[in-house]
Parts: sequence; structure tokens; C-alpha cells
Amino acid sequence: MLSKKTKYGIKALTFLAKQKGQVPVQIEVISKSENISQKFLETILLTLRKNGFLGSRKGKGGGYYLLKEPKDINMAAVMRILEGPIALVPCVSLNFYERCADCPDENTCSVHKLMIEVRDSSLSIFNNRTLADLVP
Amino acid sequence: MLSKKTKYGIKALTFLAKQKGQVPVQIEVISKSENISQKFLETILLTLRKNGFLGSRKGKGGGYYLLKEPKDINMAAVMRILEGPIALVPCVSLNFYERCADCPDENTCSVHKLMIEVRDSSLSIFNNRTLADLVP
DNA sequence: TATTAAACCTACTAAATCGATAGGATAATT
DNA sequence: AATTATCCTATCGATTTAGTAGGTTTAATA
Repeated sequence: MLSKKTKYGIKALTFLAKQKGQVPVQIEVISKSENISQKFLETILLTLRKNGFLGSRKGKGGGYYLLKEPKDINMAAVMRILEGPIALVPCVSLNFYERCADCPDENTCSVHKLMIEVRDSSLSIFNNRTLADLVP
Repeated sequence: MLSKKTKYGIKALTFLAKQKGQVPVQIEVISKSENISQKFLETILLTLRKNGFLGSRKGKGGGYYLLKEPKDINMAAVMRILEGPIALVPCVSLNFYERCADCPDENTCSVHKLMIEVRDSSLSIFNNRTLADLVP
């Protein structure tokens, strides 16, 4: 299941992508428009900023804005920042790999085999979609 | 992320699929062979039995066995019983649909749009794989 | 320069979920 | 009757999630 954090983060990015120009948008505006708790959204936008997706300006007239064109914001990258691994199991994750403690041999593991297929198909979607594709 | 329940459940099903004949296999045998806590596995096998995947026999010589041929056990069905929805978001789930409280219109929701694609690709994998495909 | 408006930051918390365990009840074999 | 196995339900501790609190910093503007 997708966390609310990811869901809200994607919604906020989409909202910003819809804005004309580079005018900063305040958290409050996004949170009201998208029905997201303002305080929660605050922390989400913060991590998006710290990871290079958003810029911000403090004080009056401040807010958040996209640092790149929507078409240059890859959804796999967004997912990894907000949600973490795209794979359903750490042992098939490309960016968050971890061995399974219980599994003696990945090559003969039935779960491993199946989850690699799922990862590949999900990944190909996220890798081939940008924020621009999500804007209505 | 896949729960341990699902992971262990699939491993146990695969283990049973590897057995020759319909001889019941005891929980203890599976749990030791697959490094799964016996008590935890007990509850997992119970739900697999209650959902028509496994049969069981009590007492000496008892245990669990597959009720169907591995090639007739669809992995989408297994996933739905063990893990729940295949979709990442309830609003795109076919079998566990729920409206998002925050979302005024699914048709223009960016998350919805993306997650439908992901669901479709995951689903086509799970629907086209059976337990037989997972046996090494 | 004082005020106001906004993001920034860290810690905290309530609730839910997860992984696992406890401990007996039931049923089948020998 | 004794043994062996599943059956069943409740509980528990740890972790994660979603959200809140409450102040700090920075920038614009009157």
C-alpha cells in the first residue's frame, strides 16, 4: 500500500506543476486545495525540497516551487524519495537491496523469482512516467 | 512492501508443490526447512486452508497438502488472500475498492492515473503466474 | 525598524499494523 | 488410553504511520 506521505507528495507536485510560471505557492494553498493536513504536508514538502525536487522562499510571498520542468521529474525518483523501495521485497530492490535472513539461496527462492518480475514491470512504468504525464 | 505472512505463505505453498504425491506435510517440517517460526506459519497455513488452497489432516501422519494442482493455483488469488489488495491504493483496487476521502474526483487525480497503470501491470503478472511457475 | 508572513526544524504522540507467541481444544492414529 | 498433529483465539511487543505541537528563522513591507 502506498503511504499517505507518497500520495500527498505526488498530489502536491502535480499541483505545483499546474501553476503557471515560477511563482512560489504557499503550503496552506496546496493543503486546502488538495485536502491535506497542513502540518503533515509541511514535512512532506520539506523532504521534497531537501532532495532537490522543490525550491522554497521564506517570508511574505514565499512558498514552494518546482526546481525542474515537470517533464524532467521522473516518477521513479519521486517514489524512491517518498515511499522508499519500489520493489516489494528488499532482496529484489535495486536501490535498497538487503538480503533476506531466512533465505539460503536467492536463485532458487520462489518469492524472489516472482517479485523480480513485479519489480521490473512496476519500475518500467515509473521510469517512463514524468510529472508532466500526471497533470490533468 | 510484502508482508512476511505473504512471503512465508508463498514459500510454504511452493514447498508443498514440490512434494511428490498427496502426502500431508507437517507444519514443523515446512517451518524448519524454510526457516519460518512454526507458530506463525501455523496461522498462515490456517488461512490458506480456510480459503480453499490447502487441505489438512489432524493427528499422527497429519499435515497440510495442496487441494489443487500447482498449475491451477493462480498467484493473484494467493496474493489477495495473504496480502490483500494488489493495487497500491484502494481507489484503484478491483477487489478491495474504496473511495479516497480526500479526493473529489478520481478521473482527474494524478495518483489515481499512475496507480492504475501499476496495478494493471502487476496484476497481469500475478494473473499469468501459477504456483507451478515458482517451483524450482 | 517593527510587524507580519511564511518556511524551517525537531520532537512527540496516538493509533494501527505486524510478526510472533501462548496455551489450550479438538481430532485422528496407534 | 496415549500420542501426535492441527485448530483456534487471544494477547503482546515492536515498529510504522499519520499527524500534531511549538517554537525558530528568514524575508518582505509598512
